[in-house]
Amino acid sequence: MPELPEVEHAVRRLRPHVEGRVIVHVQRWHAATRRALPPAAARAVAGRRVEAVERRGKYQCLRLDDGATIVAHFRLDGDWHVDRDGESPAPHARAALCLDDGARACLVDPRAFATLERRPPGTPAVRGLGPEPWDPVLDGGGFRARFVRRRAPIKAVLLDQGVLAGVGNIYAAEALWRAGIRPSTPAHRVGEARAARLLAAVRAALEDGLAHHGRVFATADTPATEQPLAVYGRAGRPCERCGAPVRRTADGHRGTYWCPRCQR
DNA sequence: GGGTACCTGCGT
DNA sequence: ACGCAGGTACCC
Repeated sequence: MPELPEVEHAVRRLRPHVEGRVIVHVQRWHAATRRALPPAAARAVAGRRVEAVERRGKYQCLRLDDGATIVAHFRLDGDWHVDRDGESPAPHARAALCLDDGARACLVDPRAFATLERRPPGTPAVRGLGPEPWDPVLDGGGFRARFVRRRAPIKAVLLDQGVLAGVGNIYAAEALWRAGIRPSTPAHRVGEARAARLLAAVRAALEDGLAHHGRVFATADTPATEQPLAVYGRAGRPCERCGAPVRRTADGHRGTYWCPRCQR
């Protein structure tokens, strides 16, 4: 589920349950979460108050009152599910923060890829991330400067969290479609004007996602409540702008969706 | 950079 | 049975 819009929505839902609360203890139900949050880290987190919950890219940072941070990342499937301590955990619940009011924030994650880690006080919670897409000082020129020397396809550059934080496979495809840029275009050949258009397109695509809480559908029949996507997951169906069939190509194992007629 | 691994479930 | 899945970190 998680690209930036869904992570942002998850943070907004989680925040009222945990901000100001004390973590009584941590549950770890799966080997992957026990690895990411070993016993000493789980112990260190117990008894700490959560002062704030913040999103950075696709990471969620829970700032604790001792200066440590719990960093959560949903990877492909994660989500929060809040219930009550002592209930039988939801299917695929991998870990939980048990709070002093009896609530329990469960990390639910069928594929067990999601991570929950503790960063000790004084260490950066998240490293190597580029600017947030809405960073007010970021403009087309500044954006382009971050990839102007790179020969990789522009789509790979958009997925690079060090260039810009928070764009994943769906919104990379949608933004490139909105900007009319072919995903395979070498990044260094995206000039000033197209870079500016692309940044605006990324912002617009993500804003559209936020408006729909990151909930996305990619198949034929369209519940009006979910976000319509122009190209992602629509291989073979007509491009909304020009009617040409949307193509799916595979770089590596990951699908890339684009319109061969209006993305040049 | 590109390949692979980490996991599990789902649709075909 | 097989291919696919919205991410990231690791290896050359």
